[in-house]
Amino acid sequence: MATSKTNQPQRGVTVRRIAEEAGVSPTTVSLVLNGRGAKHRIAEPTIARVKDAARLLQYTPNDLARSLRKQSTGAIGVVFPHLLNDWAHHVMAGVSSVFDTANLVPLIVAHRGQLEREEAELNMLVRRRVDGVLCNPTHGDVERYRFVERQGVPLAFLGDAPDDFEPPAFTAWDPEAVATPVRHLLSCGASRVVYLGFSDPRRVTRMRRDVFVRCVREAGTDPDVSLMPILEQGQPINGVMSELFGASRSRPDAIFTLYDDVAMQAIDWLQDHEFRVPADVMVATMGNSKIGGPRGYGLTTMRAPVVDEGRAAADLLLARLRGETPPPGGVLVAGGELVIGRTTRGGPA
Amino acid sequence: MATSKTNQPQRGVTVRRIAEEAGVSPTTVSLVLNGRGAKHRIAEPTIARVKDAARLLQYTPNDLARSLRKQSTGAIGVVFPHLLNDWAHHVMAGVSSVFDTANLVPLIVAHRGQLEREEAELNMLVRRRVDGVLCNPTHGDVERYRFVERQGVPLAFLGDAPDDFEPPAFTAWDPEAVATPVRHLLSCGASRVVYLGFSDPRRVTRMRRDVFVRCVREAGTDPDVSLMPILEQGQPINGVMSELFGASRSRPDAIFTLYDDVAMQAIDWLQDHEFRVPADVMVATMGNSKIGGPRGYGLTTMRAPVVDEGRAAADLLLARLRGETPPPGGVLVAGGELVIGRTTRGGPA
DNA sequence: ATGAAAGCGCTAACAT
DNA sequence: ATGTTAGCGCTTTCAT
Repeated sequence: MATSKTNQPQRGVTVRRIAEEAGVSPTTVSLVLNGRGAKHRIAEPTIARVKDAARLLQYTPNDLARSLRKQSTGAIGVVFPHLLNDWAHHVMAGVSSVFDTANLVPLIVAHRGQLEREEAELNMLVRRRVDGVLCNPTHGDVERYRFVERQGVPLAFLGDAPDDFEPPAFTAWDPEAVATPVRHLLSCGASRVVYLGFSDPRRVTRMRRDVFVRCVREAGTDPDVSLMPILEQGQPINGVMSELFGASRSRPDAIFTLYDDVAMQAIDWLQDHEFRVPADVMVATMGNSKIGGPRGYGLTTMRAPVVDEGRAAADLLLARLRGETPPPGGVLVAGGELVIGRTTRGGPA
Repeated sequence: MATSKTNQPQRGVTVRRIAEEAGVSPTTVSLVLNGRGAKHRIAEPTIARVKDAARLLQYTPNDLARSLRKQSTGAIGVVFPHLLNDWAHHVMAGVSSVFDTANLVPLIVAHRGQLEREEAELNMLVRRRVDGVLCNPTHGDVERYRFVERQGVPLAFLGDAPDDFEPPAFTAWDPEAVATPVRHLLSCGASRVVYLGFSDPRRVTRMRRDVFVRCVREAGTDPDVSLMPILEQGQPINGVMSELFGASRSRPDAIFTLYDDVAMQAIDWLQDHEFRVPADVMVATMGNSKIGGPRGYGLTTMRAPVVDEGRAAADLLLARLRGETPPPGGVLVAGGELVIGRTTRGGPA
């Protein structure tokens, strides 16, 4: 066959093919199909011919070639640790609403808490030259995140941020939100409130703990470090619970947790060990999983503005793509509402 | 500056740059970095020099260029309607386990049930030249799916398949699974069982209904079409429930639903209307959301083998990529287990 | 108003 | 054992 020297597969319809069909040059085709025909004063009939040919041949542009040439893919990697509890779904609702207006497409990846996988996914996204990355950070060494930035791909964190990371591009639910459920517990008569947060050195995680401590102080109590045990993400909390509730004297009378799956674990443990919730121990938390809701555990919980968080994170990344410098303190999303469930009792008049 | 004619940005480190650094040609660099150095008998010291240079310059291959040249991206689009109820999470566990071994990476997209968005996402994936698409199909016109195949991108369906679609590449949980909960209801004494499935013409959806009908027949009852109302996905079921339970005579005594969110809606309605579950009406369903589980609604449910479904779907797509023809009847995944909850009573001795 | 040519970064065929 | 060259499909500059 009369074919080129190399034996490349020649699957698709290309601009060149359309150009031949319409009797014009590839340049013209490109111009027309990108809607810049009018601007370049391409004759109306030419435009029509090109468009017809494209339609006829079922032309589908090759975005690999396009991106390679334009040095931009219009894709944003969105990295989640998991797709559980509807969380990613609602985050993406916010994210997509922003990306839609900016003609960006999100490519979602989930690493299920495996560090090597997270690193591999980030790597993959960079190699595919996404224009940016949105990421809910896990803790541990930050080299994998630095790598992304070093390769010239803007990274914005969602939900928290590694400590000491430059640039400080992160959005998170305002840690002040912690105050509402904690104060609620105190106003319901709790005097020894356990704090079940995580103790890794992520920025917002730390700030939340600080807010908790402040609330306890405000109530006239000295914060008790034995009530703030060290919790590792993904670890069962049984050990910690035994220690807290094992001693017969000075037992806690309330638990505050940062995530409702932790609250549910705590409740399971308490009930297994004959503690009544909320009679003996009250529980309040942050989050809004269905299973935590009224038909499930009936948690008293601060419901997070998840969609807004997604939107804010996407906005922040967009700003970075425009070259703006992110605010040093991060972008804190206000909002959320306290939902009083069956795990706290009474309350102020 | 002494630069090329065009004013392209020249951000990254390229093979050429490494070639210069190591004093070899781009070919050699490519060979070495793709681990084919030994095979091509590149000298050890040369290999070392190239690798060192790559490391030194923090080289990150450009997969756009690579994919363009190789006419293959190693990426698979995975299309979900939503990321709710942990479903996508578990599906992806299965999918990833297969893709990992085949060096493919999944790019997840979610269209939240919006048809235009689904179409746009599929389009996007094709333009980015994914090597294949895995998709949980929604119903409606199938043109958007045909388009994918027509562009030469193999498509495999997960969970169900449009009717009359060629090729018949789909995997789904074996519809026979429907028999277990339905028979359970019947063996618990139900005689008028409502079927709340969907009535769109997807293949597995139809097959499930057939299994239901067969089970009812087996029990010696004639299937009653008034007990199989037409349900549209995403629509609230209040109207249907009113009709079913409004008439005072010959009320249903049990409900079988295909998805546990429908079961939960039904239960909510029943309780709002003073029907007791399971005393007046039993409910059984398929699915395994946390909120449907023992801590939530306590549904009697057939728990789906979701991870296996993901694995099977990925396997099927891989087979297609190898050029194999998918089995005409689809790939049916056996498994699942009946979990007896609080929404059915008694049961056989 | 349209076309020719270069080049994005990579790999493969074909030298040598 | 390594280099030269072409080309994947597109956009862009520059020329006409």
